[in-house]
Amino acid sequence: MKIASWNVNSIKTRLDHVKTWLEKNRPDVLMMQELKGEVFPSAEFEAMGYQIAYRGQKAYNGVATLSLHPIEIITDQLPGDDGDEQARYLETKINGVRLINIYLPNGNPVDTEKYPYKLAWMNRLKSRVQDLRNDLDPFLVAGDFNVIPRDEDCYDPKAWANDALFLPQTRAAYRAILNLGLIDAHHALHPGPNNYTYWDYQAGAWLGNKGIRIDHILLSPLLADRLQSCFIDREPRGWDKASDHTPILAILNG
DNA sequence: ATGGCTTTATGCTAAAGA
Repeated sequence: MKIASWNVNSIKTRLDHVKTWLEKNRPDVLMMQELKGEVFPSAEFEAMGYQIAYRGQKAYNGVATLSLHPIEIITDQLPGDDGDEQARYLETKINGVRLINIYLPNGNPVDTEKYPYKLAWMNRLKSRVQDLRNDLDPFLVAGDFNVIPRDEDCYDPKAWANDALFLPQTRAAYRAILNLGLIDAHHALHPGPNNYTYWDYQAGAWLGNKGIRIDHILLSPLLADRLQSCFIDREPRGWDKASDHTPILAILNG
């Protein structure tokens, strides 16, 4: 089972990129983030054999999960705050695997209400994972976490020291989720530096390889046992009018 | 870098992203 995640930064602008990439890679599942629209071009992907689940929102956020196999939608709302209307969460079940697609809040600037919202969101995610690990179902959490886990996951740790993606409280909240028993699929197989998934549009970040690793695939123990490979596909980041993120993929046995 | 791009919107400047 080939599973991918990609923050496309507007599905409307990136539609041709996504279609081209799907044709070349044909993943069983693609989880997308930052669709930036209320409507989703479902027919474009249905024509390619994909079934679609999505949660849209005008202008901001938005997540979608595409699958070659039947999709059961569990929920499009992260439990723990009924007043939260941001489209950042989509939980589905495909081929017996629960797939949690997330667009975790950025959190900047940290001296605004955005940062406590991020930390609260991470705590809600932790609670959800806590509930799920009692089930026997295998599950994974994938998407744009907006968390740089370690110094080695950014080109210049000092430049990120006070950023919401890298503050000690942010990394502690991320570790608290991992410590429930999840495995970072990419880190497990490729623990070295320079495994970036995002490069800023500004200041030649892509040409200078000044990136950060913030898109992750976290596996429950039963899925960690099935992990065959995990890699970041840098190719689409080099395309004309690219998203600032590039896809991450995991291949699971069975 | 109180932001050098990029995207969206009761749009032509402001807000958000990371």
